[in-house]
Amino acid sequence: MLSIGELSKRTGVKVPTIRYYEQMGLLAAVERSGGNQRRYSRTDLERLAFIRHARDLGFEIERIRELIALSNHPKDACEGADRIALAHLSDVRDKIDRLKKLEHELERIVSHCSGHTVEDCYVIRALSDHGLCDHEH
Amino acid sequence: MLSIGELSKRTGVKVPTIRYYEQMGLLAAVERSGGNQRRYSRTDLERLAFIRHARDLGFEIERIRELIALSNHPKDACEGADRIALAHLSDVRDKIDRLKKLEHELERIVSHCSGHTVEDCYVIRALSDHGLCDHEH
DNA sequence: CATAATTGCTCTAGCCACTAGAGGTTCAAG
DNA sequence: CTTGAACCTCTAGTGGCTAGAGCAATTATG
Repeated sequence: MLSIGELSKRTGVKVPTIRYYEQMGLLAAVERSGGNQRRYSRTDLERLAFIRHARDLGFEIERIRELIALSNHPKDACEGADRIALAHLSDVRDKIDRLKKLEHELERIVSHCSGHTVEDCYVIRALSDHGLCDHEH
Repeated sequence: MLSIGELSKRTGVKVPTIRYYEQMGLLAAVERSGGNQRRYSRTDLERLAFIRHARDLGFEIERIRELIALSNHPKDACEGADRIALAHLSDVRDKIDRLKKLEHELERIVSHCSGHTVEDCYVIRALSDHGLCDHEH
């Protein structure tokens, strides 16, 4: 049985975050010591590692809740898990696309800035005047 | 003079967001009608367009505050504005890099999923077992 | 075994950039 | 003059934590 601090060290999830996940219902309320301190089993550690891994991959708490529910019904098709992962992948790709457009616009703006005073500064001017932009955003 | 609703239509910034920007000090507190309703001038509209444009490019409120301060001192060097824009560009690039790693990891996970039940599902297994991953994250 | 340091507990509030809603007032059209 | 849309302020909620107060339990040291 691990204390919350030991669990934290082993998973890399901070102590308040572990308590937060419990509050959010991702981790079940766990056994307590005589003095009301949480005691975690190996199973709890594995579930937390699962959560952490999913968070690292950018899944939302709500999606993780769904993934846990699916993993608890091993006879169900894994269609659900696939769908969640593919939807997330699509979100990630959308974000990348949007950020790349920003990147190019910002590159263009800073590369044009050759003035030494704000009057000439392309950064400020570009922000003031949308007409100086290449595309919509 | 424009009402807040007209200003909203012309800039594409929602009414509560305009009030929020005023509260945050990006827009100065503005003239009011007899009945305490906000009335905006062309100058106010231009400033709001500036703010909107900067937000669209992903600048934080605090950075926009700084950019406005710089644009109000046209004799100062535009070094500051350049620095803010370059720092933001660097943030955007970092985000893109991180998202691309996620993208590849997710692609790998979903492409390996050929099982029909959760027991075989690579999505669930990959999340349970970090050892199945290619690199650190 | 006493004490001190560390770790744990709960509860509340803060972060960012809005968004939603309640409950009331003002304005413009007909 | 009435109706209905738009406006006002204020509070609370979003997501995923993080920080801090004020206290209790556990562990390490003398």
